[in-house]
Amino acid sequence: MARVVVGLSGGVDSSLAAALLLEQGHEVIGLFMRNWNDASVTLEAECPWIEDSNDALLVAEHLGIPFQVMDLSGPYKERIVDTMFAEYQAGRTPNPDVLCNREIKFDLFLEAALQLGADYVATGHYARRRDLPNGEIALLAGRDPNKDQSYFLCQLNQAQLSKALFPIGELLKPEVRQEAAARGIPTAAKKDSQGLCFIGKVRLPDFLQQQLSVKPGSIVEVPASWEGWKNPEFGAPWPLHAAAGKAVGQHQGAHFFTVGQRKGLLVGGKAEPLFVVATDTRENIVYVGQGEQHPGLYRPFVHVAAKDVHWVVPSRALKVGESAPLQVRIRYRQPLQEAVLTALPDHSLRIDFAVPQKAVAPGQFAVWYDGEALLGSGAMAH
RNA sequence: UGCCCCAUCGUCUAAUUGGCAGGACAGCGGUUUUUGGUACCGUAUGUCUAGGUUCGAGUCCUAGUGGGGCAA
Repeated sequence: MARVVVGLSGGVDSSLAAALLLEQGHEVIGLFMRNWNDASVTLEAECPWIEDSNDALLVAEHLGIPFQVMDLSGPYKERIVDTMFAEYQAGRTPNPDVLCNREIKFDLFLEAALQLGADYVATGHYARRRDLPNGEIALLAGRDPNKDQSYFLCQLNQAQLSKALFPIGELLKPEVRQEAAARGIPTAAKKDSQGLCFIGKVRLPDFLQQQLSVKPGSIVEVPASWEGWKNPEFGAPWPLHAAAGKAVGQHQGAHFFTVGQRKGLLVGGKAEPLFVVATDTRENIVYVGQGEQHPGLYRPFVHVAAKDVHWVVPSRALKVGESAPLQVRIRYRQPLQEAVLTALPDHSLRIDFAVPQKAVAPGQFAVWYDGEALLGSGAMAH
């Protein structure tokens, strides 16, 4: 019996999470986080958060638990949205949802819950936590391999995990819907949410153009035969320069593009599609390669700078000079990839993949696992 | 300002002896996905202009226009 604050998002997952906690005998409080209030950038005609907030309220009423709406849109803008702009500006591809969990849900929101006298904060994430014999807490993948959301929790630390509960982590998505329906929960059949957490689906290019300036530059296609692809240098971007290929079009700013991107280049007439292979925000050049087998699209290793290396389970941290065979994913829902991690002398991390990885976008998180246990993560340099 | 080639969706191209103008890429729409991106499905759009021959012209003929080449 504990006091638990549940982050009700207005979706099925958090709804059932609240119901389950209640059934387990806990005192449950529903809290809806409002993280965005600018409807001008979302796709839906009407304000999506109002509908979600109403659904959360309905669920709370159905369960008979106290309910509150908490406005975190100010901090969300400062900590997530502004960071996003800064990252894109610098030519990297951020992951706002990972930051949202680290900075908002399991920081400010958690703090607010503790203020309410809560012992724990619960969310509808498909993930599990397990207490280890040494007192540490392990973060495990959700039981449903199709919905596992541990990736988005990869930046949490032990303090945060110690206050976190994931009541639906043992369930499969269909079971969640079934259980929700069995309990008459109003959101049982509600469509899964997509896009930025709590903002909804946005047109990212439009969103970015609110802040980032338009700056025309050239799109340079570099052939697969270019010598530079042959021996990638660890920790460094491809040694590209404009003369390595030929200009095939114009873009409106290299910072709007991300590695691996196909759409939006507006260059046609090719036998195979063009993919972004690299961006150079200094020279304002977008480099592209033709076909999904293009050598520039694959990297055998990635580098995580010392300041970006984060171990969720500190006792598993590699010491300088140590190596370990683990499994890594570099994007949500990617099947785990075999890789060897090595802690370098400067405390940065080297990840060597068994199979070269496609479309490694600097700024995205590499997340390493030992089986179902998420051990750590870090934003990739190159 | 003589001669010879070429001209098809936005782009690159295909179309037997004259017989429903097709594809790829780009675009647009949708599906999948709590990041970016990817993937998948579905779609609109074209025969340079003006005449002529023919039942029928992208295809043959004439002229024009535009681009390329030879000739200086």
